[in-house]
Amino acid sequence: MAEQSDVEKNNQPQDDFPAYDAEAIETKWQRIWDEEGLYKTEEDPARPKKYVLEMFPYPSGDLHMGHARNYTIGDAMARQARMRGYDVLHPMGFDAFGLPAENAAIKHNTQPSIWTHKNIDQAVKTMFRMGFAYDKDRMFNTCDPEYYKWGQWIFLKMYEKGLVYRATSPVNWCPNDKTVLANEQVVNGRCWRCGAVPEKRELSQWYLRITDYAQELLDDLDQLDGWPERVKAMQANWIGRSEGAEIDFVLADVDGVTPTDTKITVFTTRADTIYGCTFMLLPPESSLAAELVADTEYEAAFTDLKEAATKVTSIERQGTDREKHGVFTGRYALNPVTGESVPIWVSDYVLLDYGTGAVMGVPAGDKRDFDFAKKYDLPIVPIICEEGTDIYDELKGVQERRMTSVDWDGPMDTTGILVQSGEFTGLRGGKHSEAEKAVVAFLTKHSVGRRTVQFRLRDWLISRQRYWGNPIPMIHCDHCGDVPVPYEELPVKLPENLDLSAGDTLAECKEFYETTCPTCGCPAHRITDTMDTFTCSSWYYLRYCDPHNEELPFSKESVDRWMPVDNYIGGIEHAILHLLYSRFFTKVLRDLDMIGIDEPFKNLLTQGMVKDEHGDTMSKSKGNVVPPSSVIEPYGADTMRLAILFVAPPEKDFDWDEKAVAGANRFIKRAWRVVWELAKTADASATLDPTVLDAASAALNRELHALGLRCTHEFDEGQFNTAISAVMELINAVSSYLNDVVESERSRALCYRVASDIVAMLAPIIPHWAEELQHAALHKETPVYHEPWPIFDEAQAKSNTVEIAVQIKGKVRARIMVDADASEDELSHAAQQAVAQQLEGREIRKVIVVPGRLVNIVV
RNA sequence: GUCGGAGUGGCGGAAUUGGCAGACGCGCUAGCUUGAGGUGCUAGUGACUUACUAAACGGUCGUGCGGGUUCAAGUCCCGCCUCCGACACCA
Repeated sequence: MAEQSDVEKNNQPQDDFPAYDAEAIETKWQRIWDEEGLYKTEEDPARPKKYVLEMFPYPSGDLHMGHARNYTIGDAMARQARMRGYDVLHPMGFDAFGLPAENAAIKHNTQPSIWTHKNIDQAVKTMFRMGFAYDKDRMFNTCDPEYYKWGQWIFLKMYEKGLVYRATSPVNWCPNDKTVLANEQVVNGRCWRCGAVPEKRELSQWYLRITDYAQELLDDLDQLDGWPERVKAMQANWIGRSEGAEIDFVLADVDGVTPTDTKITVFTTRADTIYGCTFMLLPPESSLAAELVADTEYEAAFTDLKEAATKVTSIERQGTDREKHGVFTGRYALNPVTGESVPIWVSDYVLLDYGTGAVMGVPAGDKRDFDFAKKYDLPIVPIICEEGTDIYDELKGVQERRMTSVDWDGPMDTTGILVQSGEFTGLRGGKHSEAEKAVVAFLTKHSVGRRTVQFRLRDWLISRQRYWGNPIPMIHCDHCGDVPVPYEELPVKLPENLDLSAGDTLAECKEFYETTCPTCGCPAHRITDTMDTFTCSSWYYLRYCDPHNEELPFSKESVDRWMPVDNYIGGIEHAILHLLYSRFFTKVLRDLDMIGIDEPFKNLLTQGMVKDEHGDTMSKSKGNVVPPSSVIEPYGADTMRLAILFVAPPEKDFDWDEKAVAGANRFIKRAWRVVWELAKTADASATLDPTVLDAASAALNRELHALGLRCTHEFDEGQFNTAISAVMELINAVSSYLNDVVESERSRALCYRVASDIVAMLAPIIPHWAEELQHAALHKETPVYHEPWPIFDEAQAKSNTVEIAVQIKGKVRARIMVDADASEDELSHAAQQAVAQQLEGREIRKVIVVPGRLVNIVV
């Protein structure tokens, strides 16, 4: 006898319906959907819009599990939205510029475009095989000149607005990737891409003025109710708003007493502690510090410190309590409030590019200053302490300020009541305290300081010294300086014939950089830097609204229709980089009157990571990658989709588990049989009257509505795991019904309704399975994508009897069945009867009745 | 250090927002189906305790720890602990 396949054996003669053959079903429907253009955006203005978007991938190879999870979540959302009656935009594309393509091209002696397109083709195939409902007419790659042309166009608009500038300053240079990095791209002191430790280099670079929008980027986080707290907190941290004051100290002459004309302004959030200032600090990179020590006995020590500081890498700066180093400059500054003269020191814990680049040292109010004062034997003046402490009692009446020195070892409070602080003594100090406000008022009145706000956010460095990116559309002319490329000459196209393996760069490519000045006509050269790839991904979601526009990046009409993105789904790794940059671009384009919204992404879902079975991240180097094909081939795309959505809530990490996949496949097969079984007795033409159903059918009808409501609600919340579990419960209920009720006694109308609703509820999750049953078992004509989401009825979900718990002092003692609409008195009475024995001899003090849930008797 | 998130069975995770903790699934146990394995189907599955063995009924405990509010707490309040993540000498 010939070997039987599993499929044949599992469906012994008793089954009179086809076996579930995932591969056959899936490839069939994928072909039909594609031929019919089923997922083309409908653009039906009569229906409300929904824009569902998954962060587009960088095509560095085939898709991995993280992508599969990301896109499955988005696909389920988009499909359900369509069934709920929305006009849905659900596009996909590729973030195609970037260094990996360039590195691969060098290694394999090819062109980045060839490598990139090969990967894109593979990724598109996998997406197709997963059954994602993308509008393929809107698909684009950012390396296509038709796209990057508009990136250049936006750059020029920003330039006109004064949001683009070139500056020479110390920047992060990645020695491995041979290009500069933006601040946001130095993650944990390392290059975000390759992990190398960046060097500081003094270079002339192009910047976007994101800091102009710092306050708005911070304020508008409050509008983003649909974003995770975590992401908003990270952005707020990154923007780093700090309210404080600038205080002008005056440089003293070499005698240390006589004021000069030079002002040194410090920034502090703790102006209230000014009476405790016993020194001033400048960073090693400070040019003023260099001037002060020039040709003095202090110069040598200063130079040593400066050199040591430049050698410290960003990674070494991470240490929590790194040793502080300092040198005295030999000069003094005058405290504008006390009139005292304090020594000016240089130390490596002061940052040149934060605040004013100068700090007042208050060892009694700041841990770092305290450590520094102890190390270099500088005076410490207690100026703030908590009431009730010994030091407070000792100092509260002191008039003459008491300078203590290294032996001062008492408690260092950073909040409390001011002491030894002149007219401010006795006020409560701290950040935003009354004392701080009083001191700032004093400074303002005497014009020696002012209220100010500092941000940690720096301007966005966008120039990259690499080939495979969007060229910066600027020309440098020796006579006219930097001149924008005229709009009609866009795009500035990347040349495609560089021999990267031989070390060719744009900076050496004459045919690219040789040009003439658009202003004076003289020979000039193009800027050979390309833009950070994050500029490409900062507006792609707008281009999807109008992807074929040849006049503009997008029409206002189209973005007004579709924006903002209603559901944006992607990894947490973009919490700062991509999401902050995109918010910035949106605000700029709004100010250019190109869009009418302040924020691009209404709801953000940061999906969790897929890790291996031990909880380790999957990576090629660890050899623990589970490719999507390893699930699709044996089980099919639907099993893959269901497993991904069921195993954990979308935002949580999960560990890959082969068992869970097998379980998902088992459920699909079980649901398949159940629907076919129902279909046998189903009658589409019979009307379903819930009031005439027999007990078993009525119970099933109730379950259908109760679970259907729950499933719908969970879909709305994006909680697919619980949405699926509701359908699983329904399948269980149907199984019981099929077991308990013989075929001739089943309600034919109900069987049809239940089968139809199960197919509809699972359609967003396992669309091929649903499509096959929709046609083959239910004999419907319309694609399941166009099937209206079923309507469930609260009234029909209610039972006329309910089980309620009877508690005595909060502990469950009995359960009773009662009429659903029983009055509180009836419930109370029934409950007391049910536990009469246990109540014997006890006095009932109170009875709490929660209708439909429980009765609690207090004795 | 600052900010954010989270701690629930053997495991992944539920719990309509103060109302029966552990839905659903995985795993496991037993039985049926099968020549056998798998699949499928049925039942059981938080811990402890309980009659002479065994079990049922019952009882007690149980959502990181310690207090509190309440008729009632996984959920609210106060104080801790642990883990994860982001930023980090930001004045």
